[in-house]
Amino acid sequence: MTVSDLKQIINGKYKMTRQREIVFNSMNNKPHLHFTVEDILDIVHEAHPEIGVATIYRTLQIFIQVGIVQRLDLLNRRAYYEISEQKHHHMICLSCGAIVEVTDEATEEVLNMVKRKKQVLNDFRVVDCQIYFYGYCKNCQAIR
Amino acid sequence: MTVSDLKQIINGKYKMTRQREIVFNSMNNKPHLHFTVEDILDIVHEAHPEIGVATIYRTLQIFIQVGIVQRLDLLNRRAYYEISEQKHHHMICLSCGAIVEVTDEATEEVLNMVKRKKQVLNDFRVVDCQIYFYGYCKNCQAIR
DNA sequence: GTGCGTGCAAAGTCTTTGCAAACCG
DNA sequence: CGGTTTGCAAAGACTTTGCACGCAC
Repeated sequence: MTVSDLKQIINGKYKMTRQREIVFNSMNNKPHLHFTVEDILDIVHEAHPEIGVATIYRTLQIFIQVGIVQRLDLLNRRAYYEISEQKHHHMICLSCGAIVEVTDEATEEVLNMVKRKKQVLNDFRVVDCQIYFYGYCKNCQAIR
Repeated sequence: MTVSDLKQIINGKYKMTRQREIVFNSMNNKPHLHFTVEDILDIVHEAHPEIGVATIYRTLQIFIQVGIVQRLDLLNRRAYYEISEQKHHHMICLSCGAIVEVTDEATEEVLNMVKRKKQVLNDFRVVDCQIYFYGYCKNCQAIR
């Protein structure tokens, strides 16, 4: 996703500001995919120390609202944010907390499985599905 | 699950106290299955107003550690707790926040699906899987 | 120019911690 | 009786909010 994609998505609803572009780039340019607010702040502050936390939070809310960012709530009090390009799920290491992405191939099948349970479908209209896998990453397996 | 089950599970590792039994009962006796700490405190305070929040938090941590309670982190800053009798997943209403249980019939299949992806398995040893469905409950569908 | 967006600091919400007293085994 | 556990209040971590100023459109 590029900055001009961002502008297109945001505009109309919100103004495109310097800060929003900076936050977007901080998340978009890094291979490290899941960011806490602190992570983002650190990256942003390297070049732009004047930007405040509140701006990060407010920007993330907007990005979530327009659908370019997804928020993860893991077994942890702090939220993680990621740019949501394509559907995927997450594996969380119970030992070190590492988060690994799993590309989506399960959702469709799971959703169908749920739909087969007629009464669930009648009561609840499902629009999305998130799967979290818990286990141990390669590194932590080696240590044990 | 009964109080004597609880005693068996807890003893050895921890003492069985009046407060722990009260917290357990508050969660076990109610049809309302997902509790915030505030929910639990309200129920507990009906008969035992002297019990403090810290006790609830510490008790829940122990219950989680021994495996009788599961913590849910939803799209929301506050944690939910539930007595985990049998494996199940959750549907969350994006409109009103209602949480509905979905009995498990998906996990096995999902885990197998993941295991088929050899490289994932090699890197990560999966021990559990939680599925969250997001959508709209019957009530909120009607309102719209 | 107007109103949305920002930075700062203060306030808010949920959770954890320190400590003396109380309690379980 | 000795080490856990509790209740209280204070501290901590993360997030939100109020307000005056600044900037995008």
